[in-house]
Amino acid sequence: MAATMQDVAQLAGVSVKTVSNVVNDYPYVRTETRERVMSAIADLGYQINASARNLRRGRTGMIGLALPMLSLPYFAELAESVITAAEERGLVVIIEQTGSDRRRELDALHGARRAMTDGLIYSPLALGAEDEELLPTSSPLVLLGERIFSDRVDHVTMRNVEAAKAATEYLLGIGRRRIAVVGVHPGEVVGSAGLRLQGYEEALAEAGIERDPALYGAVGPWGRANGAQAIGTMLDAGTVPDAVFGLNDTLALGAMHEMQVRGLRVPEDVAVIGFDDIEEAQYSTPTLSSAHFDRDEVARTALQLLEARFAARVPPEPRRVATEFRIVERGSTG
Amino acid sequence: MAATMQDVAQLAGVSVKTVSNVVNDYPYVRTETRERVMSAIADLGYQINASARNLRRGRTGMIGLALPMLSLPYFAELAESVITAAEERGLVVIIEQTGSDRRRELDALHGARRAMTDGLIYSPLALGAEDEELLPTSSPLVLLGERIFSDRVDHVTMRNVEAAKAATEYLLGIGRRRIAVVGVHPGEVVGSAGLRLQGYEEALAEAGIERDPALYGAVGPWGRANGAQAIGTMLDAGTVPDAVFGLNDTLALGAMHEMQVRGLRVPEDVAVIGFDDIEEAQYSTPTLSSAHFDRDEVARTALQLLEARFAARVPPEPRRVATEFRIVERGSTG
DNA sequence: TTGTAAGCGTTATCAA
DNA sequence: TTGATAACGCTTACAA
Repeated sequence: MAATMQDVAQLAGVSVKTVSNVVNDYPYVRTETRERVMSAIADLGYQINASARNLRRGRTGMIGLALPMLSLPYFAELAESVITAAEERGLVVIIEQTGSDRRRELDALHGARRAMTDGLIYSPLALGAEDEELLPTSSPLVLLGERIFSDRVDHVTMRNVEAAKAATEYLLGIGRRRIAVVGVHPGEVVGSAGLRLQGYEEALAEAGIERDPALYGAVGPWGRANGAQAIGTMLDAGTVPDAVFGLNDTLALGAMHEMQVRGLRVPEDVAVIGFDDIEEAQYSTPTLSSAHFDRDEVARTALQLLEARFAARVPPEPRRVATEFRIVERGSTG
Repeated sequence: MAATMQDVAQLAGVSVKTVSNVVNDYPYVRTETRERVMSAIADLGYQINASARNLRRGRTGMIGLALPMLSLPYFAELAESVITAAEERGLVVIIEQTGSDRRRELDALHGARRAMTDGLIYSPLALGAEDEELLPTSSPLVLLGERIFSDRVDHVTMRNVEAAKAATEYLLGIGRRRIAVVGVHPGEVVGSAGLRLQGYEEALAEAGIERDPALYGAVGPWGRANGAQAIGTMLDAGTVPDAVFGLNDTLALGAMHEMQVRGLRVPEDVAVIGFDDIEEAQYSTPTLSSAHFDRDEVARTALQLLEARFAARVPPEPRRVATEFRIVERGSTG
C-alpha cells in the first residue's frame, strides 16, 4: 500500500497537520521539523493522494480541452501548447475529442467529464451563435475562436477577419487578381469559415475586384482531402485561378497538392496562402505562406482567464482577448 | 453549490446508499425506487463527485500517456487513438509530453503525475535498455515500441525489424539498388532507429547488396527538417541514391521535399518509402508509401493490458503483444 | 509553531 | 431490497 500522511507523520514524530504544512509550503514550520518531515517523505516514497486533496479542497487541478480531433495538425499543436502552459501552472489537461459533432460538443460542455475539471478551454466547430444560451456561465469556460460570441463568457479570438483580409491583400500585392478561396461554408457568418471569407471579400472589395462565385470552393471539414477536392471541382469546371487562399493550412496544402498533380506550377501559375501556420507549412513543397498566430500565447492567455476565475471570490467581468497575427511569406507565394 | 448524493437522497426520500446503488447500476433496486432516484437526479442536475468516488475506491479513473510531443504527427495520431479507446472504457487520459528528454521521461515514470493515474502508457525516446531497472513494476505500465525490453512489464511492440525489412524489400522489388536510409542513430541497437536499420540491413544482405555507409543519413530527432538535412548532406557529398527509406514518415517527407527542391523526381529518379503511415502520407506530393500499423489496435491492446492489471488480485504475467503491419504502396514508389 | 478534530462526498460492511 | 454508519486521505478552523 502507498504511504499516507499518517505514516509520514508517525515516522517523523509529528502530527498530520505538520506534514500537510510541509507539503503545502506553509511558511511557519521550523526548519528542523521540516527536514524531519522531508526525510520521512523520502524514506517512505510518500506521494500525496490527489483524490483526497481534491475532495477536501473542492478543486480537481484538472482542466478540460475540448477540440475536434488531434489528428488535425492545428489542434494537435494547440493541444501541445495548452498542455505545456498548464503544466507550468501545475494543472493537468484532459482532452476531449468532439469529432466536431454537435452532440459531443454539448456533452463536453455539460457532461460528466465537465464535472471532474475546474475549467474548460473550448474550441467548438459545430455549435454556433444560436447556441450561446447553452454555454454554462457558472463554471470557468474560455472560448477559443469566433464561432460563438457571448457577453457572459471569456474569449480568446484570432482576428479572423483582419488576418484573412491581410492574407488576401498579400496575394493582391503580388499581382494576383483571380483569387480562389477554399473551405467556404455557405451561409456561415460567425465561424472561422464565415469570418475568414468576410476578410477575403473585404480585401477584394477594397481592391475594386468583383466577387466571382466560381472562385468559391465550398467543402465540409477542413482537411487536406477536401482542399484537394474543392480545387479539383473548380478546375474541372474550367475555372483556373491565379491564386488560392486556403481558409486553413491543410486546405491550402490539399489544394496545392491537387494542382501540382494536374500540372499547375506553384507559385508560378498559382500562388497559394494558408491560415494558421502549422508546422507542416514549413516543410511542404513548396513551403506554404500563411497567416501566423502564436499558439503558445493563445494557450497562456486562455489559462490566465481560467485561473482568474478559479481565484476570484466574485466572478470577474468576462474578457475578450484578441491574438496578434502576421503574414509569413514562403515559397508558395514566390 | 453542486448537488450531492445527500440532496438526491433527500429529494427522492431514500438513503444515500440507494442513490449510490442506482448510480452504480446495482441490480437489486426496485424499478419504482430507481425511477424516483433518477428523476431526483435529473431535477437537481446531480453529477457524481469524481474526487470522492476515487478517494473511496482507491482508483482515479485516469491513465497517463507519456509521449515526446503532440506536434509530431505520429504521436498526435497515437494520442487520438488512445483517448478514443480509453473513452470507450470510461477512462480519462492525461498526456504528459516528455520532449524526448531523459529527465522528463523518468519523471513521467515516477513523478507526481504518475501518482494520480491508475496506469501509464509509455512511449519512451530517450530511455534505453540500460534503464530497464528503473521501470516501476508495482504499478500498471505498458511500454510502446521496442526501445526498452523488460520481462517485468507489458509491451505492445511494432515488429520494427520485420516491417523495415519488408519496406526495404519492397524497394528492392521495384528494382532499386542504391537505397539510402534516413534517420539513423549511430550506435543505437534497441530503439526504433536501431531496429528499423537492422531490418534494412537484413533485407540488403539477403539480396546480396553490400552495405554502403555513404547511404546512411544520420540525424537526431525524427522531424521533417532533419529528413531534409540528411538527404541534403548526402547529395552534397555526391551520393545519389535511387531510393530512400525514411525510418519514419516525417523523415521521408522531409527528404522527399529536399530532393524535389533539388530537381530530383520522385519516384522516377528516387523512390521513397516511409514508416508509420501517418495521415499526411496520403496527401503529400506524391503520396507516400509506408509501413502501416493500426494505431487503434495498438491503443486498444495497451488498454486491455492495463485493465487486466487493474482488475487482477494477483498481477498477471507480463505480456508482449506484436502489432501487425502491411506495406502501403503509393505514388512515391511509382 | 504545532496539534486536535471535523468534515469533503463517496462506497462498503453489515444489519434489517 | 434498503438503510446506518464507518472509512478513504486530506485540509482547515480552532486550540494550545
